[in-house]
Amino acid sequence: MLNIYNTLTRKKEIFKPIHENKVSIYVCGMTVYDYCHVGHARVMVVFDVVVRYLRFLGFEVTYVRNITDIDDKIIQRAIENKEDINQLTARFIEALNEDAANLNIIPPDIEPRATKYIDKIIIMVQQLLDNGYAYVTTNNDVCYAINKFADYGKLSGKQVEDLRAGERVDVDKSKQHPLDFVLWKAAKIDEPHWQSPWGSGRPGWHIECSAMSTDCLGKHFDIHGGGMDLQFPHHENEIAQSEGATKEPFVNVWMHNGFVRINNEKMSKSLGNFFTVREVLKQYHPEVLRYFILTSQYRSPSNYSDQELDAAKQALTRLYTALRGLDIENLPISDDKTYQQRFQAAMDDDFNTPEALAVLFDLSREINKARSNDLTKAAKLGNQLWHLGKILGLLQIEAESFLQATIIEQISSAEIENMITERLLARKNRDWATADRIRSELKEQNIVLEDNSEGTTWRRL
RNA sequence: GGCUGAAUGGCAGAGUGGUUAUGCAGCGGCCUGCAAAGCCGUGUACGUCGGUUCGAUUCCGUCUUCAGCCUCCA
Repeated sequence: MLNIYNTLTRKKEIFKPIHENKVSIYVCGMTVYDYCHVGHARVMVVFDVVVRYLRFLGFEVTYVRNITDIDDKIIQRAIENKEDINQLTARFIEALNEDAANLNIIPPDIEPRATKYIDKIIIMVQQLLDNGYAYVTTNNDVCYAINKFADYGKLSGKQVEDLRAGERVDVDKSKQHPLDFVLWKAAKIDEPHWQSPWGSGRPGWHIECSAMSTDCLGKHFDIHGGGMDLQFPHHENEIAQSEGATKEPFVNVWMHNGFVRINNEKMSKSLGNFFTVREVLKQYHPEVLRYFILTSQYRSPSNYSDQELDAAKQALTRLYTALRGLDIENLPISDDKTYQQRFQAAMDDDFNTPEALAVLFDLSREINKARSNDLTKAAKLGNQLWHLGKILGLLQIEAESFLQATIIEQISSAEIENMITERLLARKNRDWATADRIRSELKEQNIVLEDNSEGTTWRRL
């Protein structure tokens, strides 16, 4: 029985979809004006695992992850770069897809873009005006009147009167309440704009998610996810917009993932303390980054550092080493269901990936024990490890190809093989001095040799 | 100021009202020509002060510290 922590109720609840066997899920994706950093990677990986697990459980999942391709930051960046705005967003959407593919993220079923939804956004703004939740300001902006929405604050647990509006940013005088937010923004001359009943303009930040999610998944759907920082105001505002416009409940379960931190501080663009995914992948295999993300439960903060990534690499090496050389494709999965049951119990508990990973390590130990005397058993267990790994999006490549992967330019595989052949000859002649010399030469190049009864295997450190 | 959440062994990170998380690192052993990998064994960890309890790291309260939201941010 799957339990999910729901931000709305602040507790774990047994998950029950609106329509039996079907799950509709919407996740706030990226605003495309820069490369993805590790924090974005976390959102993608976390919800990728959520969707993989839901599918594993047999649900028919419709997964929507949006792209916000019009907003203040994008406009500003285009001006800075002297770049056409569409060219800018196209460039970063392509980069986003590349990063996602590297991280073995299954593409969402629908990836709607804000600029393709202007008509539907305008309709929703009009509905909000008609329903009395919005007003046109003296600047010709359309604003949402939060005081009209009785439940405002229900997601983030905030009391409107307790908030320090204007503490850090000047309040726009044209607003009726300092926390009212823009639905439709009147355009300046040189900005991208679309025609609307309120003059030419563009959507405010929150409305596009309400319009896209409702259109793709219906007025009322199962799960809505995103980073912690979107809880307020973004998701709070989405609720106000969608429920104000449709007069129906919006979302059943709200899921929010924790931040990636650096030196105990949130990784963010504004602090400038971020690493982009592509930077990290210059140093580490993408699966190492994915594994690192899954070593923390998704709601907990996660601390990013080279040491952590090194540790992740070591751990993943252990799992792949267990899989190495096993003929898993040609043997059935093990009959022993205890590992799968433990794995599932962990995942059923609000996607507890660290505990699920612990099961994979126990399974690996079992494989390593079996491989010396019962290769068939080892391979069957290996098959199981591979299948469970798949739910986490891990362990799907050939073990050799992970263990021997070149990230930074190093000695070639052919050269290594040659030296190993040379060393095997020396060993045959019991010329240990030569054998050891070759081994330590390779060690200096970060190549580790492992002798066994069949010959010598190697891997890169 | 309001609201969230967190404090676990050398590091990372789960979990539990009484019994082994897991990974890395360390130590001892087996294996090995020697290694590496693997296997076996090995650590009086649960921020503070109180309370509840036969018993609390686990429940309740106090305090301390840290992080996040209340501007844009995943």
